[in-house]
Amino acid sequence: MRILLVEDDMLIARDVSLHLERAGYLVEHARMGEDGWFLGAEEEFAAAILDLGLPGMDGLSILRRWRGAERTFPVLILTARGSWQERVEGIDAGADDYLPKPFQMAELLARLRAIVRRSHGQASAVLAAGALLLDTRARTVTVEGLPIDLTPLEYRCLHHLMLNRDRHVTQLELTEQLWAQDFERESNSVEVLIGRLRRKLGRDLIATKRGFGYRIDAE
Amino acid sequence: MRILLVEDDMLIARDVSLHLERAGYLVEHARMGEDGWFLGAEEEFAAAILDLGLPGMDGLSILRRWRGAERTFPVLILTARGSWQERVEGIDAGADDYLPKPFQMAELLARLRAIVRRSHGQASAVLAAGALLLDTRARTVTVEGLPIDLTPLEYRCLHHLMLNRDRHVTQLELTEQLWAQDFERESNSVEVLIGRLRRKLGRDLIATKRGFGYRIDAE
DNA sequence: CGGAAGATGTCAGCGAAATTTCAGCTTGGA
DNA sequence: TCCAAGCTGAAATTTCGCTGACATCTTCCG
Repeated sequence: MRILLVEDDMLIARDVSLHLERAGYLVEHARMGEDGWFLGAEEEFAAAILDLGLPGMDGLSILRRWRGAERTFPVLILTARGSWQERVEGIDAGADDYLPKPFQMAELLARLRAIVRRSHGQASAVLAAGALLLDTRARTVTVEGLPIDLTPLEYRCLHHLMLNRDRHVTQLELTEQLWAQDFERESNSVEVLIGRLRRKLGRDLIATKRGFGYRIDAE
Repeated sequence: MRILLVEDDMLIARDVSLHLERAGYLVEHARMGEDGWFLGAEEEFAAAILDLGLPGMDGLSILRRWRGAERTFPVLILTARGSWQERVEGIDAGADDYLPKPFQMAELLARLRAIVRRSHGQASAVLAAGALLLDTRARTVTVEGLPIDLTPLEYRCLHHLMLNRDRHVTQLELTEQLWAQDFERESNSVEVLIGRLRRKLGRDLIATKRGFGYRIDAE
């Protein structure tokens, strides 16, 4: 399986390449943004791993151009820890998942497998849970085929819940994901946000487990 | 969850310990570099918090020695603000994350959680005892495949018992583990808690040995 | 610019779930 | 047998999450 790795830090790139190859992937490595963009635009890959802090053309521009040119392979972005703007913009630009640096190789591999699996068989990466569909490319959400109009914050929240459908997501974790700029937050914005999502999506799609967090309830 | 704190400043150490314990961690504190190194080399921890500006053996040496000796628990280093070289050296020496001083306690907790989570990769660590399974990532419990609905306190209690399946756990130890602060042992909350767990899990899964405490009975 | 519409944040009160307390009961072991 | 350790159901208390109403912040367009 062919993977495109766009990363300027040679240490990280070598480390990642090594592990990916050991796991049976074929890795093409581009060091500069332009090279990465070109490769992704011209050739076929099962997935791309894209560092956002690149010299030359930056990662977000690359991603937007790929998506603009109908390149639909799944993209995993690497962001600096705490760089929440990047993460947000990345998701908006059509990334399928993100991983903050520094990361554990096992986690990179797991997430890569996940996005590849998701993209397999379907042209676009659509996260599904019962009647709920979230299309990460088109950035649209439907319930039983009806389009649902979500605000950016609501969309990111739902996206994170869908990415972690198999477990409960705590309020604290959601806070970190959605408002990473300040860790201290004594308000009930998460609860309000969940409430608004429920009103739009249907009362039962998001289940609460007191003390453990929220979880998409896929029936 | 057991955390090793290596920090010479008693004020910071006490503050950090307090907050960690309140958050449910069990903290071992070493004041001098040598002690910290020894503890980390000999015992098991879920993570370590390491101050780089230590008297005696300095933090980086400790970290390098641990890593040289295959000690793989995640390490969060505390550095003086702006000490750029230290950070780079720390990461090179095998640290998982760094936090510049002074820091907000909430951020320390968040980063600690993050490195512990990462160190487990995405893989779920499942504790098993006979027909009882406890998934630490999803925070779910099943008996003979049937999901069991536990409250946060019940879950933490069971988790601790499962982690110490090979011995009896006294009421006092459970009290310290679950309520951290010195808690007046005038109430029977532990007994009530065990009672509720038994009702949910099955009468025989938790055995009592009078005067010695409780223990998971894995048949 | 000014104002409207949309998005997000804050607050207070409520209800339900989780936890603690209590009183009386059971049981293991000297 | 006796008694303290442990058990249990129910009541009391505390905490957590939900909600509607409103405040504030953004964006966009005439």
